[in-house]
Amino acid sequence: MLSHKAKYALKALLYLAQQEEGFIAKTMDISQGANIPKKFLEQILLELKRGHFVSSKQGKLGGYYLLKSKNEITLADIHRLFDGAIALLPCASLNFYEPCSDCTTESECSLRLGLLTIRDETLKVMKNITIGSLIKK
Amino acid sequence: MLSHKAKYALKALLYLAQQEEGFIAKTMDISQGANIPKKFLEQILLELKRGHFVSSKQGKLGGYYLLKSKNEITLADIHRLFDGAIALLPCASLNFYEPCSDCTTESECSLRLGLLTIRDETLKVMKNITIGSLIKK
DNA sequence: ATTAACTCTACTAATTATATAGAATTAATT
DNA sequence: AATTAATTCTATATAATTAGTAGAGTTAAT
Repeated sequence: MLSHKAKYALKALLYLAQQEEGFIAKTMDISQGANIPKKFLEQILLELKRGHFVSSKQGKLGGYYLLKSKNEITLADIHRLFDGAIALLPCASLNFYEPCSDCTTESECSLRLGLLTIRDETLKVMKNITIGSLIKK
Repeated sequence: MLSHKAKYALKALLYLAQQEEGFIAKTMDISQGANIPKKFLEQILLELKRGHFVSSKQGKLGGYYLLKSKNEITLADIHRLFDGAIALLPCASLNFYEPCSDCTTESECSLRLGLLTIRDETLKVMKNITIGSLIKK
């Protein structure tokens, strides 16, 4: 499941992607437009900025805007930024790999092999869903 | 990601599925054989029993054994039993549906529509992975 | 009666999720 | 230069969940 943070991030990105080219949205606009608690949203936007998905302009008349194209921002990206690994166990993860503490023979672990399959399939689907593709639906 | 509970459940089922037909495994056997904390495993086996995946024999010489065929127990089943919804948000879930509190127009929610797609794809893959198929790998 | 297994309920400790608060910084405008 | 309105940063709070432990009770074979 997605955390609220990840869900709010997606909603905020969808909001930004639907503004006119060059428009700069205030946090308050996004908060009201997408129904996200403002102070929580502030943190989320900062994380999206550190992830280079959005950028911001400071001071009066400042705000946020998409840095990447809406078709380049995938569900996989946002999941990884806010909720971490896409794989079902860390031992099967590409970007968040960690060995299981209870596992003695990872290379022969049949559970892990199954989860590698799932990870590849899931990743394929999640990479294919972008902010742009969501708007079209 | 899977919880430890779900991972341990899968490992316990894999252990049981690899015993000889008719063999009854003590909790201690499974705990040692699959490297799972015994007291924690007790709870997990009870949940698996309530889910009708395993059954047990009480008293001395008692223990656990598979109730369903190893090819009928899917990853989707175990995920749902221990970790709940497979969908990325409750509003996109078949078995654990709940509306989003921050959503006003679910039927037009583009995020939800995208997540329905993912859910269907993920489910297809997860239903296809069974205890039996894992052993073969 | 004893032993050795499952069963059940409650509890605990650590972590994570979901925010909120408030001061600091930045930049446009008056 | 002062004011205003925005982002930025750090800290804190609180609630829920996770991961596991403890211990008493029940069952059935010997």
